[in-house]
Amino acid sequence: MERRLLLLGLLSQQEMHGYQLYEFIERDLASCTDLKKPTAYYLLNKMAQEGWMSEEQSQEGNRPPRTVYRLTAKGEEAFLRLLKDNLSSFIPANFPGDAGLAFLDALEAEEAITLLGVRRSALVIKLEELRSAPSHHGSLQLVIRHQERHLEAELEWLDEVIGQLHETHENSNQEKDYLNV
Amino acid sequence: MERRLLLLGLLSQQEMHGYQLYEFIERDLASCTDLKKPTAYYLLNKMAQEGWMSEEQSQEGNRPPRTVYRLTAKGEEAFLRLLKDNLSSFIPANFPGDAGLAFLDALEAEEAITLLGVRRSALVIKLEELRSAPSHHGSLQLVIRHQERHLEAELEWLDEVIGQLHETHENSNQEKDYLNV
DNA sequence: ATTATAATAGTCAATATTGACTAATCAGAG
DNA sequence: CTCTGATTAGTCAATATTGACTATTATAAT
Repeated sequence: MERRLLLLGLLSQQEMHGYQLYEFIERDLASCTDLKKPTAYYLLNKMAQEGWMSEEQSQEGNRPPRTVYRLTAKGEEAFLRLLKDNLSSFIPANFPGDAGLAFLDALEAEEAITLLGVRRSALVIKLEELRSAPSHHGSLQLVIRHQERHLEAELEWLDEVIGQLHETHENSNQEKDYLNV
Repeated sequence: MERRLLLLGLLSQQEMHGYQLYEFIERDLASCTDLKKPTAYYLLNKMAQEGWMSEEQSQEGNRPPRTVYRLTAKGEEAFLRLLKDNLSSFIPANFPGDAGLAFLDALEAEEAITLLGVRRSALVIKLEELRSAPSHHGSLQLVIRHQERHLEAELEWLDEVIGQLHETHENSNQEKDYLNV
């Protein structure tokens, strides 16, 4: 439902056309959901059919024609309902990166350390990007800050995991040394 | 890809039938992904067609017949490839709960506080469940600990947001008092 | 012994999502 | 002025996901 909520929320502030909605969500609300273009159009179409918003063709200058969406009263209601639902429930996030961690012992500690090092670099870059990004206003700033918090927690945790791997790796080295003597 | 990785990873440890795989992921790996039963069967079928695993019918006692999956050499390869891919990349989590936060100002502070209070309770319950859950072994424990870390960060952040809302609410009360005098 | 409820093991039609495309316009380099 | 690559605005067929169902077996309660 959060994809619908995002579209409704943006439209509750001002009418917009499809591409504009999609771009804004991809750029500024990527931490909420991963919304692809065809999905955005699909949902807009669907919600228009459900009477939540009206579609209107518009042509500005020589630009290609655009479909502009505007919330109806029914859509405004739906928005508030979805908003309250969302705020009052806790939907735990999924961490796709955990799938790999769950099978970490299928690899040797040394390789795991290397791979997680690469992951760490990517994470650090994301964090820096976020911190140096132009600050948004109001509630959007809230969302950015939330993302930042979780990235920080992620980095701390990842360093712990890598640290533990180093320990086990050294132990196995000691074992090998022992066996070789 | 993380759904495939989870199925492959479990099968790399021991052969299993579809329902068993689905159950295990739902129970113990819910923090990685939200895998529904039909999706599990779909993916197993698909990966079998791709030659990553073999399907074998088996009947134990009077139990309904089950399809048991076993990794092939090709599947083992695919598993290691997906595993390395996963470990070496950072895929940021999506927080569907942020969709509501992004439009928090559409509601009055008082109502927002109430709704987020409900969310907070749900979060606290999840945290307690997690902490009192039987501890897993090895890498699974790693995943649990990761989830715990993020829930803790979430609670801290949520309390900050609620705190800020209280401030703005009191300010608006003061304003009202001032206007009423 | 019988009924109700939960658990097991799936399937299927409907819905949602996406990669890869089209087609027009604009901005800058030469 | 014209070619190239980026941006805008969207579509479509293929793929992935899911709610709601079936059918059997175990388990507990009366």
